Formats: sequence, C-alpha cells, structure tokens
Amino acid sequence: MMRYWTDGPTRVSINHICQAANVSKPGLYREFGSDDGLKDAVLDLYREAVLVPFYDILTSDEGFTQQIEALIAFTIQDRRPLGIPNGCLQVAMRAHKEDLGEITRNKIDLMRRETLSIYETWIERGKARGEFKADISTKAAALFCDAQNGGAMRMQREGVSNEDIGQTMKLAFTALV
Amino acid sequence: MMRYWTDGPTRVSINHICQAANVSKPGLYREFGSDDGLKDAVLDLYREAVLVPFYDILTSDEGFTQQIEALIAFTIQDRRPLGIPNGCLQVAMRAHKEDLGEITRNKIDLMRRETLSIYETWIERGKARGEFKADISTKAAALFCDAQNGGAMRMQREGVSNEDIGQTMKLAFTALV
DNA sequence: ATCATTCCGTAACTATCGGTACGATATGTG
DNA sequence: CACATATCGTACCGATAGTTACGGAATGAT
Repeated sequence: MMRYWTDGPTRVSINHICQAANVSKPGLYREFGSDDGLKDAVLDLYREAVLVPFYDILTSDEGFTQQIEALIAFTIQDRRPLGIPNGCLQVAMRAHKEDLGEITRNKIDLMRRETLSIYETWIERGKARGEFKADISTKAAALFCDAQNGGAMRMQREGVSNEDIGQTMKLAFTALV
Repeated sequence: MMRYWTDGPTRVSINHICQAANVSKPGLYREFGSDDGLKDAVLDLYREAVLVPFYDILTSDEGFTQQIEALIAFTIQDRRPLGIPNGCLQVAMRAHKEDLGEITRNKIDLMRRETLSIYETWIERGKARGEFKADISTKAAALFCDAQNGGAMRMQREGVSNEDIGQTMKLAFTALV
C-alpha cells in the first residue's frame, strides 16, 4: 500500500513489491492470486486506514459548517510528521483505472459509489436541517464535493502548499452554505 | 494525438501508433527521436487545437460573467457530432506525468504554468473591474479554476452527464462573482 | 549508365512485465 | 527412522515495451 501510495499504482511492479516486502514472487501469488488481487487487497486496506476516518467526519453529529472545517483540516494536515505520503491512493487508482485489472477496477467503482453515497447522505441531512443552502441537486452536489477533494489531493501531490489548497477548498465549500 | 486522447497516453504504444498511422517504426523515430519526443510534439499540437481556443475565451473582451458562461459551454458541449473524444489530453498527461519521459514532463509543467498564468491574468482583470468578488488570492483562485476544469474533464471521461457537470461548474464559478 | 547519397523498413536487440513449473526443504505421522 | 504431506523459492516462461543495426530501394549527379 505504501509503495503504491508513494510511487503510484502503475509505477510499482510485482518485482518491486517482492523486493520491498522481502517476499518471494510465488509466495506473493499464493497469497493474492495475481497483481490484480494484490491491488484489490491494498484498496481494502486503504479504505480502512484512510477513507473510513474520512467518512467518519461526514457521518458525525456536528454541524454542517464544523464538518466542512474538519474535512478541510483533515485534507490539508501536515503529513510529514505522520510519515504519510501526499495525495490519495483512491484518487490515484481512479486516475490509472484503465491501466489496472478487472478486479481492481470493480473495487474502484464500488468505492467511488460508496464515497458518492456518503456525500449524498451528508448533503441530504444538511438540506433537511437548512444548513445546506446551494440550489443544486444532491447528486450534482456530491459530484462537486468529490471533485473538490480530488482536486485538493492532486494539488497536494503536485507540490501546491497546503495553505493554498485550504484556500481553494474553503472557497469551494463556502458555496454550499 | 487522437489515440493518446482517446485511450490515454500510457495505453498506446509506439507499435500501436505505427500501425494506426501506417508508418514504420524507424520512420517514426527519425521524425520524433523517441517516444518522449513524439508525446512532446503531440502536446504542442493539442495546445494549438484545443488549449488556445480555450485561452481565447479568457482573453476575450467580454464581461466576466459572460466569459464564465462561455467557459462552461465550451467544456460541456456535446462532442459526439464533432468527433472529439471526451476528457482533456492535458489533464490526462498530467495524471500520468510520472509515467512519461523527461521531455514530456517538462512540457507538461510548462503548459501548466501557462494555463495558471492565463487564469491569473483573467482573474486580475476581473478584480480590477470589480466583477471578481471572492476574497481569495489570485494564485489560489487560479488553482481553483484549474481544479474545476480538471474535475469537469475527469467527470466527462468517467461518463458523468454534461448536464451534471455543468451544474457543478456553475456552482463553483458562481463562488467567484 | 554509373556511382554516391539519401531514404526507408525488416528483423532483430535488451529490458522488464506478470506469471508459474518444479525441485528442494520443512513438518507432522506411523 | 521412514514416509506422506505441506511449504517455499530458484529459475524459467511468453509477451511486449522502446529502440536500432543494417541491407535494399529510390534518387540525383555526372
């Protein structure tokens, strides 16, 4: 996971993985079946490690505005002291979807639907409470949020400062309230 | 260019190009030097064919709001009758930057700087005229616009309807005026 | 017509990819 | 100790990537 996250999912070969994990190639294949199966398992791990904590913000019982702030803070936190690579593996996998195997592609689609679904629930609740004020369909709003997050993760990978990223996110999400 | 645009820059090999263009491999190498040189030339062509018309909207003498509308219309126009692939080759190249050669990477960086610079000029003018009302630095606003456009192009490639894309873009750019 | 030069494409090269056949080793059982 | 079973890694496979050596065809000058 760390290698894919750091170097990009298509930049790390099975050989690299085996070398980094000090594991034989047949051993890896006995465990994961194929390159495709390995990436599938990596996505499961990434979901648990990163996405679930992210979702937790959206499903918390805080106010909409506080949730947005938490969301931005989560995204632009300084990762160096945590030893976490920049960017988002889900975003990277999506960008390279066409280069990946069928199992991984299916998991990417599944996770994307989950992400959008969670955004939609979050938005619906915001609308019901009158905290979400933009005149836009829930579906489009979810796509909007996902695009903002993806853009932020991409900027972070390209070296844009977290401060500038925070400004753009703030501008985007302010359009919702 | 069309092959890279349609299938993705890393999905098309030199062999594919030669077959599609009915050209011998040494012939291609005599013309472009390398895979890297070919992609560099493709980016030049793409800039002329697509980016310059896009820039023309931002440097036109219309009002800020009209420019935003033109920008959105340009992005979400129905491409099928025009025979143009979905998505943006510049965005795709940027997403696969790590997989590309040094020459191409440098050109990608150059074109990105040009894009941001044109956004910044556009925003500065909007600010000077009082049409740009968001309280945000010009640099961050340029990053914001670029991220919106990139997000729109990515959604288009993933099959999101142009109508939904238009809604998200409208929401985003309305935050500026 | 002869020769020099330029042009062009067949067929190879090396490196690396994902994937596996199979022999060697370790483990448990009688 | 002898044997059956499970475990593991070396060394290979075919496919494909980008790249090029080199021989033959076209061209132009004398």
